[in-house]
Amino acid sequence: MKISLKEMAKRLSLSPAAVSKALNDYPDISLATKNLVKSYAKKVGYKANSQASFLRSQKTKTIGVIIPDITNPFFNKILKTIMTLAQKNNYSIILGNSKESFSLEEKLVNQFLQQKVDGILMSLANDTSQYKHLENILANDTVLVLFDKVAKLINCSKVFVDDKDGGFKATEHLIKKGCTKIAHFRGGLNPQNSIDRYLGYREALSVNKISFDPNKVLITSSGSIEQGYILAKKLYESGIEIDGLFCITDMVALGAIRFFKEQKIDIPNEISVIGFSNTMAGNLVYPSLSTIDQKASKIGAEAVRLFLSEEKMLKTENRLENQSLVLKTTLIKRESTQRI
Amino acid sequence: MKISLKEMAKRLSLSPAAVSKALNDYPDISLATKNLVKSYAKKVGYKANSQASFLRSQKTKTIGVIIPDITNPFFNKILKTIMTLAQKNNYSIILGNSKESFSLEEKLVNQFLQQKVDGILMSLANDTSQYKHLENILANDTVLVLFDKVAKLINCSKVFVDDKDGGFKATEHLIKKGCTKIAHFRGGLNPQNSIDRYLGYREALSVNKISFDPNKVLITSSGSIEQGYILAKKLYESGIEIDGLFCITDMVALGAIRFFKEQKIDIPNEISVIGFSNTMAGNLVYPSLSTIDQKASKIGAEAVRLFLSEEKMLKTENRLENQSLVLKTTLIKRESTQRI
DNA sequence: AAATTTCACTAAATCGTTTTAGTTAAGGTT
DNA sequence: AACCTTAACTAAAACGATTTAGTGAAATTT
Repeated sequence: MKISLKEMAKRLSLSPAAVSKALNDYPDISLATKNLVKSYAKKVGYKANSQASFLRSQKTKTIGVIIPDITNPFFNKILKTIMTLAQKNNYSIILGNSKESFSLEEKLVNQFLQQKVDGILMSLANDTSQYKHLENILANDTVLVLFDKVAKLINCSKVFVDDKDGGFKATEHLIKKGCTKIAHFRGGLNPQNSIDRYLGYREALSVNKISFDPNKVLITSSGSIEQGYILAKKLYESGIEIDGLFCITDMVALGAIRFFKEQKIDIPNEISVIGFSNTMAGNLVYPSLSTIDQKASKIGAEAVRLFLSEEKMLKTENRLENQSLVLKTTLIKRESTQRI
Repeated sequence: MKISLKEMAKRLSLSPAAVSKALNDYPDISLATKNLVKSYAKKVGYKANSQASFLRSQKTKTIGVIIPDITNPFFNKILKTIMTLAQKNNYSIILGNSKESFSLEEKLVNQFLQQKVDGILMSLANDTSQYKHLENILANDTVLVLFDKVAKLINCSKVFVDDKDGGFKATEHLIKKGCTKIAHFRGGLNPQNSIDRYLGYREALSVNKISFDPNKVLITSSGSIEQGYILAKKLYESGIEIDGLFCITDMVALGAIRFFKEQKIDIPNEISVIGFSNTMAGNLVYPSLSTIDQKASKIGAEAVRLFLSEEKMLKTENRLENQSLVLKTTLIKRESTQRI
C-alpha cells in the first residue's frame, strides 16, 4: 500500500529526481516520461508524504485556528466558514480550544509554531492581556490573523465587529420603541468587545438625551443563561423600575426573560429585551429574541481572505503586510421588542 | 528566533547526535552535558521541528477528526471532549467537516493519510455506503475509531449509542404517560441510527400491545426545525388523530411544537412530544422538551481512549486490536410530556 | 566538420532530526 | 604491562522528498 517516490523511481528505472520533477511538471522532463510517471503513480496510489515535502518546501499547507470556546455557536459559525474556505484552497485546519484561558492559548500557539503551520487565525481568550506569544508568531515569519477578540496593539491583520456601534443600535432600537428606563447587563473589563457594547449603550442614551443611571447597569460574571436569570432577579428585587433591557449576549437575555416570565411580567410590553450575537436559540423561544447580528460567516471569510493575501505577500515579497477590517452589525427585530 | 538542533550543537561544540540524545534523555550522555544542553535550549527557545522529527520517528502526534456537521451541537460536544483529552495527551487535532457528503469525507481521509496523522476518529456522513476509504486507513497502519455513525462491517474500534433502545425508551415514556395514538417522524434509510430509532418505536408499540399504524409515521428529509413544522402540518391536515409524537431529533420536535402551538393545541395535554439528542435548545423553550440523552461527552471520551489503547498496541505489538462499545441512552423528562 | 545549443535526464546535496555503529580515553582486572 | 570494560561521546546513514549542478547524446548552427 505504502510506496515512496524512491521506490517508484526504482520500479520505473528512473532517478528519484526525474520522478519528482515529472510529478511536479518541471519543464525538463519529456511528456512521455511525465505521462508514464503520473499514470504509474495513480495506479499504485502514490501520495507524497507531506512531512517530508515540508523539509524542503517549508510549507505545510496547514492553518492553526484557536478559538476561546468551541461550543459557542458564534465561534462555531466562524469556524465553519473558515474550514470551508480552507478546504477550498487546499489547506488543512489544526484546531485549538483555548477555553478562555491565557495559559492554554499560549501553549497552543507554541504547539502550532512547532508544527510549522503556515498561519494562525485566532480569537483571543478573555484573560489574555500580554502579547508575547503573538509577537512570537510574527517573529517566526508565520502569518497571524486575529478575529473578533483582537489585540489592537499587535501589528497583524485583524477582522472584528464594531461593538460600540452594535451596542448603540441595540439601545437606540429600544428607545425608538418607546423605552425610557433602559437597563444594561454588561460584561467585565475584558475583552474590549464588552466594554465597547457598554460604550454604545452610553452613547445612545446620551444622543437621545436620556440620563444615565449607574444603578441600571449590572455586571455579568459569565455570558450564561443562569447569569441573566440571577441579574434579572437582583434588579427586580432592588425595586428599580425599567421598561427596556439590553443584554451583552443572547444567553443572558434568555435568562432574564425566563425570570421576568416567571414574575408574569409581559415581554415586550412591560419590559422589552434585546440581546447580542443572533444565536440560533433566540429564534426558537417565545417571545423570539431581538438581537444584534455579528455576521459570523463574514468574519470567518474575511479572516481566511486576509490570511491568503498575507501568505501570498510573504511568498512573493518575503514580508508581511497587514490590514484591519471593521464589520458593521445588523439589528434583528423580533418579538421581544415588538411593543403593541 | 529560529534555531536548529545543528546550530545549537555548533555553538555548544558538541555533535548534533549528542544534543539530540541529551534532549531525549539517552543514558549515554553525562548529566552535566544534559543539563548544559537543556538549559541552553531553554534559553534560546529551541523547539524541535515536528515535521523533521517525523521522518525518523514516523509519529506526528496528530489525530484527524472528521465530523458530518460541525455546527450540530451533539457533534460539537463530542468534539470538545475529544479535543480536551487529545490536548491532555499531547496530541494535536486536525479537523475536517464532511458536511454529510461522502465525496468530501473521502477527500478528507486521503488528505489526513497524506499528512500522516497517527489516527483518524470519525463519524460517517449519511450518504456513505462504500467503505474503501476506511479500509485504506487500516491498510496504512493508521488507527481508526468510528463513533456515533459507524460502519458495522469495518474491522475497527467503534463507539456508538444504542439507538433502538433510545427509540424504545422515548416511545415507552409516551405510552406510560397515557398516550395511545403515537406518531413518529423518522429519518430516511441512512444512517442506521435513524432506522434503529424507528425500530425502537415499533418494538415499544408491540411490547405494549398498541397496533402499529403506518399512517402515523412520516419521513423527514432533514433534521431541521422547518421539517418538523412541515410534517406536523401535513399530519394535522391529513386529519389523523394523535396524542403523542416521537421525533427523530430535538429540532424536528421543536418545529412540530411550533406548529401545534400556532393551532392552539395544548402541549403536552393534547399532544405530548419527545425529541432525541438532548440539544441545549430543548431546555430553553416553553414547554421545555423531553428527550433522549446520548451522552456526547462519554462518546468523545471513549473514542479517545480507544485510540490511545490502539496506538499503544500498534507500538508495542505492531498490530491493531479493536473493540466495540455500545452506550445506553438516558430519558430526560421535561414539560413537553408532563401531562396533568 | 567543429562548435554550440537543447533535451532529457542523473548525481548528490539538502531540509532537521534520530539512531546505529563506531571511537577514544580513562579506569579496572589479572 | 597487556587486556578488557565502561563512560561519553562522534560520524555517518537514514527518513522521503526537492533542487542545484552537472552530464551525455542528439539536434542545430556556422
